[in-house]
Amino acid sequence: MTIAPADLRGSFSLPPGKALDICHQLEAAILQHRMQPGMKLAEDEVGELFGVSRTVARTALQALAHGGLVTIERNRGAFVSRPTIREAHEVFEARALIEPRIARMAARAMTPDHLKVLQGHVDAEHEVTAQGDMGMALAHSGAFHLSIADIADQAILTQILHTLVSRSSLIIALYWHRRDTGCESHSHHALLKAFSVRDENAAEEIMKSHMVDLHSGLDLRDRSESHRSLADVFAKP
Amino acid sequence: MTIAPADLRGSFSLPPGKALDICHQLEAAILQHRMQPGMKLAEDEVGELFGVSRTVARTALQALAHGGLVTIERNRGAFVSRPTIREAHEVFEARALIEPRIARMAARAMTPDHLKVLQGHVDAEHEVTAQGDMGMALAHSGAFHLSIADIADQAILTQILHTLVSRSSLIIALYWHRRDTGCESHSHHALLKAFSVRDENAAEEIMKSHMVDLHSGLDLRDRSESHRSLADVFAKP
DNA sequence: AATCTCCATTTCGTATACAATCTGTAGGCA
DNA sequence: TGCCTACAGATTGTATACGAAATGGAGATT
Repeated sequence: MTIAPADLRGSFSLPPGKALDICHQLEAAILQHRMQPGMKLAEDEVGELFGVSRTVARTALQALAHGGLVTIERNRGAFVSRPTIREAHEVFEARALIEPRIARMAARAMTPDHLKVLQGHVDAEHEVTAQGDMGMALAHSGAFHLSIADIADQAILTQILHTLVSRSSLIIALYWHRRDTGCESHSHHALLKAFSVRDENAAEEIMKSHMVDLHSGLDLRDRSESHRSLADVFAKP
Repeated sequence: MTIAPADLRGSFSLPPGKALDICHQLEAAILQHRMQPGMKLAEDEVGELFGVSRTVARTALQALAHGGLVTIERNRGAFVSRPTIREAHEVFEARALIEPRIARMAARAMTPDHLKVLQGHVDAEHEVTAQGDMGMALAHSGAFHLSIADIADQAILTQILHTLVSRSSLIIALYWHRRDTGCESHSHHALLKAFSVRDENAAEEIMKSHMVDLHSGLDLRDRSESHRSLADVFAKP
């Protein structure tokens, strides 16, 4: 494996260049859970790490902020986002709305070559899971979902889904609770099967229930330890 | 009327500051069709216009680029986006997927105060339409749709819809063909009526057909005059 | 000992300077 | 005349410098 396994390019509205590269590298690191939500991303640090000035680092961080992966606070800097429980629900509700439709369109457009790509993601996910690298497994799982959108050939929905999948990774880092292994692979296999016979209805239905599964695999109870903002804490009910 | 009628804030992931203000002003100008798709937005010009340096202007333009309103080409600069026919279809297909759901959720959450806000947008749209200011009318129409998302109280879908509505404005500038006035107001009134009795099913259905109407009001035939990229023109079939 | 104030440090916000790239035009050459 | 080349202008890409804001700690005060 050479570069990024979660090869999720195409969703940053930046012209090609150093800033875009940094975006991709930071995104991969976040998606693979090599950076925790809440972690500080100082401009100087990022710039030095990638051998560019603060100007370029800043551009990259702002681009990531637009995707929701990073949060920028004025005069305080950039941090890996910490999605709230509320956001977590909304992200998976949005995915539950969008992805079944995407699955249907992908099933319609599916070719043997497309199937091979999807199979590759599932295999890779299995492999790294066997090695215990859950971060990488999650990245491959995300790539699987995004490849489906690619196949559906709807650029705008793909771009939207890209941000949702990225955020999902943060949400899982914070709230994933189900400990049973192979959490998703069954659904992914079932999807592959539906795709292989181009069964649009099955693909849509399987994706829909897959989304419900994912959502219910989170522990989104309102543990008071979660750092709500001061304004939230003192908001009148 | 004081500031922006299309008061569509909240969708730029920038900390408050000058750059964000510039974003809002440029967005309003584009949404009201005071700037045509394809128009150049030079950094110097924008900076001078708003009394800031290129740095800040650049930040604003990049933020707009992430929303799809502006396209940045490396070493060439920023331009008001010119959505392709393909993108136009995709935008309205995405809206057709998302907005009926939003309408349903909004109907569930509707209160008398919310209704007043929506009624205000419709009234404002009528007023400026009567004055012949179609750009402003379009901006109010967009604000109506976004207010519905606000009422549905789904921040993520609202943000997604914001970008879609903005792009719709560009698409309409390029491709709107139906000349009959009152193009949308009937649908908007029907929606208001459904909302006023909190009829979720009706709201969803009306919104769905409203989306079909909008989509079909565009002339998306492949007129060869449209400036396709050279690569597209000479792509082998 | 606890608290307040002030200052030093760090980090970001903004402006400016210089380098790189592209575009258009004028001049030279076949 | 037609075409290629080279230069000049304009615009963006990147780096750096300086100012502003927030943080953290040392010292003074009660």
